[in-house]
Amino acid sequence: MKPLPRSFYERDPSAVARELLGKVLVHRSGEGLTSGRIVETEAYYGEGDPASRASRGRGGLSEVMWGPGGISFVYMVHGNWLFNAVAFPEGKAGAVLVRALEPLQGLELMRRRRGVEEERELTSGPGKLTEAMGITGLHHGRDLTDPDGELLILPGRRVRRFMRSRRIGVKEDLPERLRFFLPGSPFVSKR
DNA sequence: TCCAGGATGTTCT
DNA sequence: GAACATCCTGGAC
Repeated sequence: MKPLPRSFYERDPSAVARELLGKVLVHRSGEGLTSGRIVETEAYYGEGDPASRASRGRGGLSEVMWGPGGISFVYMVHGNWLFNAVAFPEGKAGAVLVRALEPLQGLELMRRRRGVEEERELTSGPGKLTEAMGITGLHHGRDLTDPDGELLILPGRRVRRFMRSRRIGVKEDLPERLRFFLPGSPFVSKR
């Protein structure tokens, strides 16, 4: 299977966030392979989005938000790594935060990394899924469209129905509903 | 089951 | 030294 092409990512973050639902995030490491189906995402924009790291200007880790689409953007919040895929073409800032997965492969490795047994607790949150998948700051700036890469996103099943809401944990949000999730999934982080 | 509060580690000022 | 797109625990119901 081939990873999603760069053209998939180089569009409006809201469209990318919606269409990432159902896609499969894969991490190959020395410890083994883990993968999961994306069931919850959030779109982030550039300078005009108060919740976006890009709103504080260019430079530092968030510089990749202005680069080409399909690149990983990984940063730390409250002791948790958060995984994003860069959206929009080069020159325009945008990204999609992956907030929850349905575990598919490597469940035992995920349990070991997370230190919990219950399946629902493995990847039902943005900080949980990075720990389960073994994603850290080392994986910042990777090309998610590289078929030989360590970290990539594959086309999954087609998603028929999805829901949207305001973003979670955001102090100053935009009026648009920029969170997307699969209503039937027990793995979404919040109702 | 829900909610409030404290712990958490990296980045940027 | 503050900010923070979160997680976990314990106590109330």
